[in-house]
Amino acid sequence: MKKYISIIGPTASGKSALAMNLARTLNGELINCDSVQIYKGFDIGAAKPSPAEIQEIPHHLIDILSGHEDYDARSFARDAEEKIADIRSRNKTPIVVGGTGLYLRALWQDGFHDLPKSSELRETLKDLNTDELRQKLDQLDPERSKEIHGNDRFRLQRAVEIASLLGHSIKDLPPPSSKRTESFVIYLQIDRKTLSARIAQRSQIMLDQGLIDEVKHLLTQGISEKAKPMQSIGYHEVIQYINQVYKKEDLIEKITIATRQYAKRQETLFRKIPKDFIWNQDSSLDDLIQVAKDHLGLNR
RNA sequence: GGCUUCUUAGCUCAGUCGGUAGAGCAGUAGAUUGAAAAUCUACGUGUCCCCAGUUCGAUUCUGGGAGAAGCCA
Repeated sequence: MKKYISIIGPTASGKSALAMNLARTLNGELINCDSVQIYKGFDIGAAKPSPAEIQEIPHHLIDILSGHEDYDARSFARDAEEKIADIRSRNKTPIVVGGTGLYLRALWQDGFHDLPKSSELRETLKDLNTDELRQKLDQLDPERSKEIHGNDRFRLQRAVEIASLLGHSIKDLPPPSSKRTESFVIYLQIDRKTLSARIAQRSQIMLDQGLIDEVKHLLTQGISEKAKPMQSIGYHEVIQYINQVYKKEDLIEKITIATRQYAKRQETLFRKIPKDFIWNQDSSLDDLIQVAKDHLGLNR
């Protein structure tokens, strides 16, 4: 018997709308699994649900952090598990919605490690070039080092950080096991062309709704350009525009392209995840609800 | 109307002292020990604007044509 529903799919595929429909009929509550919607004030660019939607159906793990705070997959898994248990205890249906694959993996695995981190160490590692990082990692965790490409300084740096703090190879930790089977997984499938058009349209809407002002407001509030959510799609491009890296008329194109590329990466990641229900244009909501009820044991 | 410059991959352009061509971006596929809306990897045949001439051979040289931009009228 499944404990909760997960709705996954590329960005702009319509996850939120489907989630709302399911929540209405299944007495559900939504748990956000999107690494940007977690943040307060990042509304337009993160395509957050509207206040009306949030009022109608409870949404969890939205607006729980301010822009300069750190979050990670392990924290998400812990928070989401707590919410799932809480929602179930009230005899409602938890529905996890979002496109952040790493967070989903964390939630779906038992023994997903709470790896150490240190912002101080991170600062010092930032000054090293990739060769120096590689040398360090070869010393600290040669096995892990083999897995990371020389140009992937993001992973090299984090791997050095982990190995240093851990004091041993990350490979010595017990491997996590899957508990994905606890979730009824719905995948939103949408053809590339349609998605591409939707993304372009949504980018325009974001700008029309005042994405630039939202970014300026966040900056005024003291959120750094370098803050994590400011690196995300839409925000990063607006910052570039503000810094005159490119022109206003190019902004829509930049955001659209970055979003499409992200959607493509999501599809690659989700391709290998087993799904319980593929939702596409021909799907019927009644069918989905029936299948979901069966899996969740909601028929009586 | 005259002069000048340009016309090469979906886009912006490089290049070939004559032997049919390559970068960036876009696109496609992939990775993901977890900072992930991040980060990284692989993949490059296209009437080299058209027609004719010279040549063993022209995208490259010559002539003509078409289109674009700038300057002068």
